[in-house]
Amino acid sequence: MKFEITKKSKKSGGRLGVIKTAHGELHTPAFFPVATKATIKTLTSQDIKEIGFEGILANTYHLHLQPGEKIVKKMGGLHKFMDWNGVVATDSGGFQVFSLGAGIAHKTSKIPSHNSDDRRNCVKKNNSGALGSAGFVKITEEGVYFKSHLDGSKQFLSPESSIKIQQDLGADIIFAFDQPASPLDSYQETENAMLRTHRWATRCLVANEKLKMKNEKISQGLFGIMQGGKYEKLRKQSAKFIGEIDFDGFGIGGSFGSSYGDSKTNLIKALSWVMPLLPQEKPRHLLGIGHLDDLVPAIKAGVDLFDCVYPTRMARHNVAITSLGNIDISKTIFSQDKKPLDPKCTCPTCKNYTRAYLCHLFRAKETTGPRLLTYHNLWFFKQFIDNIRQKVENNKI
RNA sequence: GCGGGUGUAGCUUAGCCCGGUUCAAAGCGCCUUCCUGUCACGAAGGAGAUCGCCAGUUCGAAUCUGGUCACCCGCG
Repeated sequence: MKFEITKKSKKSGGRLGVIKTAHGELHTPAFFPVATKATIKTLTSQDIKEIGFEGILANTYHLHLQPGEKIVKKMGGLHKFMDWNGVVATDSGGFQVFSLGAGIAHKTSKIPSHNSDDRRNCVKKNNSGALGSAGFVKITEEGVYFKSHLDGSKQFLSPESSIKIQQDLGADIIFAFDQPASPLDSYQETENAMLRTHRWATRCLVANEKLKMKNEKISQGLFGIMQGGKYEKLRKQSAKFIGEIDFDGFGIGGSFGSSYGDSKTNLIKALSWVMPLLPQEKPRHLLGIGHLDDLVPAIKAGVDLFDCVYPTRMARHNVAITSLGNIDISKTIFSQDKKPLDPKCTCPTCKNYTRAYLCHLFRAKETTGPRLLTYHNLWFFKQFIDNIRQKVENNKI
């Protein structure tokens, strides 16, 4: 994997670039649609190509549990497996171990706190201080023990195993195995998670080098991940530490979810602390972001890559992201609306179908509804990002 | 005409036999809000029924009794 910056904005920290991989080029800033289990839910790889995306992001955690990286490898790797000839990135599983392994059993998608009293969004701390009220997640220096959300079986992931799995999956861009902190965590807990993430980062790099030496064909890029939560000192410390390691790129981690009030300002502040400390010539990936209004400030701050379930998940939950704002297409007011979803959009969904039809599909729980809306939302995101890229090109941003 | 059954939120029903913290519950539908390194087809709230109608028994009835109306099933 190679990264080349082709343009720097004169007006901000925004830049254009191209990532070259064994599976084609990726023009940045770019947004990865999320293909957790080797599919963008409801769409085909051909759809994604048609929409124009050059890369997608799949997930180590999910694919390790099902079908298992051995099968994917046997089937020729993720690209061949899912008939996708563009770029594939895989998340390391660090985040999912915490958000799913521990959180899902408590009906929350948020990272549980280590100690908070907020029982709506977290799980209790057990005696050993690890996450999980029933031992769902146990962190050791070696790695993390957790229970599969599929069958409850005991699982283990470490920096080394995560890297190995990601190599077996055959992604072009892989991420270091990290320990995210919850926004509810104290300074001390956030620092501990960050320090462990740093130690694990080094191990990930070593593991990756070892595997590369065994197989020279491997050309994956490895991204290190920074943590530090909402604390300026920690964020800067993490950026400095991770930034000095010879990774191919960097991921900005943590949870900036909207459940925590001032997440927007937290996000922008965190970027302002971290960006100046990272090597300019390497790509930066803002993990798990974002909403449309997160993209512009992040790109101005110098972010090159994004991934987020937002457009695809919202589509499955009735919401179209349009030039008019978010539209819940299942609402009664659209049941006899002959207009297209978004009058300004040129996607097949908007060109061919009425709001009334889409409304009906959702009410009738027909799977074509989520499909048409997912297609539209991703199309909209693609246009949106292309537009920003154009503005950076013209020094307007 | 006779016998039997049913009638509770927009819909489908629970409760009725052993009347009073169920004068009201659930699912669906409806309305609102939410979803940011994904648990596909979700989460959280909310509105909505004087329990067919009338009368009685009782301190008290959706729950018991009588009448009445509507619908359903048998027999004529």
